[in-house]
Amino acid sequence: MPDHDHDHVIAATFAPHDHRECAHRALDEAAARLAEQGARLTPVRRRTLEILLESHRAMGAYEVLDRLAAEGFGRQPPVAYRALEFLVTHGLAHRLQRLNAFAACLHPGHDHHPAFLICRSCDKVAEAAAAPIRDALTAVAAQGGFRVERATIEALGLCATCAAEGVA
Amino acid sequence: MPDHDHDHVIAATFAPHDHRECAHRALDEAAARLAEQGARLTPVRRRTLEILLESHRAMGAYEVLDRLAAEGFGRQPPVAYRALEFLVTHGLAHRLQRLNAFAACLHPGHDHHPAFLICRSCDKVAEAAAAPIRDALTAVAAQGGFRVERATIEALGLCATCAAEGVA
DNA sequence: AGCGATGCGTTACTTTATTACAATGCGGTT
DNA sequence: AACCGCATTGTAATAAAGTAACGCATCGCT
Ligand SMILES: [Zn+2]
Ligand SMILES: [Zn+2]
Ligand SMILES: [Zn+2]
Ligand SMILES: [Zn+2]
Repeated sequence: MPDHDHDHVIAATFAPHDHRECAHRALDEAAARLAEQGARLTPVRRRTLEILLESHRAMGAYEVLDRLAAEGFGRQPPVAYRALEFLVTHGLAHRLQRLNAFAACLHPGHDHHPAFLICRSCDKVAEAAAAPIRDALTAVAAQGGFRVERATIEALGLCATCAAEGVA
Repeated sequence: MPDHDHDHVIAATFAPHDHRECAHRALDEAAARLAEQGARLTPVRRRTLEILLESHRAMGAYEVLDRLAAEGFGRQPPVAYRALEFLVTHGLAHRLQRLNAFAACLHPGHDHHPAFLICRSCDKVAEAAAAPIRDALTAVAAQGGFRVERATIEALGLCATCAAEGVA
C-alpha cells in the first residue's frame, strides 16, 4: 500500500462509509493471508474477527467473550483470549494497551505495527502510518544508545468527524 | 532543561551511576515542586515515591503496596493506587501502559509527557524527549483530520549497557 | 472551638488475564 | 480401519489489576 493511502485510511475510518464492504474486505484479506501461512481460521476465530469487524471500536476481551458465549461457543475467558491472541499474532487484530482492548486490523497482509488514533468522542480507532513516528523514536533512542525493538504508539484525541459535529 | 541533555539522561539511566545521589536529587526536586503548588507530600506519598526511586524499574501497584504494608501503612489496594495517582497527577511519576506499572520521574518540574524506553533485559526505564516523536505523530494524524491530545509512546528494546554485556 | 476539605484506612467488589487439565477433532502413518 | 501426535476447544480455578463506598482522623482556616 502506498504511503499516501494512509491519509485516506484514517479519514475512511472515522467518516461514514459502507462499512459492510469495509468489514467484508478485511475478512477476505484475513482469510487469504492465513491460507498463505497455513494457519486455520476456525469457527471461533472467524467469528471473533467478525465481531471485532462490526465496528471500528476496540472491544474488551470479555465483551467479545459475551458475544461468543451467546452464540454457543465456550463461556470461559480463555476462549476469547486465545482467539484474540491468535488474531493478533497473525496480524489480523491489534491490541490497544491504553484500553486493554482489541481492534480488528483493517488492512492485514502488510505486516505492520501501526500507530493508533483513538477518538475520545466516538471511540473509533484508526491505524496510522507508524514509519515516520517510529523513525523519530528510533533516532532519539539511538542517541542514548538504546535499540528500539517494538514500539507502542497510541494517541487519544478527536477525529475530524466529531470535531465537525462541534464536539469540543 | 536543554534538549541535548536528554541523551545524557538516557545513558545515565542505564549506565552504572551514583544512584543514591540520583534518587535524592529527584526527591528534593519533587518536594520543591509540590511546595510551589501547595500540594502535600504526606508520609505515604513520600514513601511511595522513595520506593519507586530505589531503582529505575517500573513497579506494579501491588508491589508498591506490599512494601507500604510491610512498613506499617495500609494494606489495601486504594492506599497504593491513591498515592501513585497523586504522584502521576503532580508529574512525579509516570504510568507505563505496556507494563501496568509505575516509575518515578527523574526530572520533575518540567511538565512533560516523555517517551519511555524499556530495556527488556535489565527492565530499567528511561525517559526520552518526546517532542520530535510527538510532532511526527501529530503531523501524520493531522493529515487524516485527527487532533492528537495525549500520546502514549513506549519502546521496548535493549539498552546500551545490556548490549555491551553481550545480551542478544 | 468549630467547620469544611483533604487524606487515609477499611470492606467489598469489578474487571482483566493466566494456569492447568480434560476432551475433542484432524492429519498422516501403519 | 486402527493408531498416533498435535492443534484446538472447552472447563474449572485462580491470579493480577483496578474501583466504589464509607467512616474516621487530621489539616487549615475562621
Ligand atoms: Zn469500516
Ligand atoms: Zn470521533
Ligand atoms: Zn539513578
Ligand atoms: Zn538494559
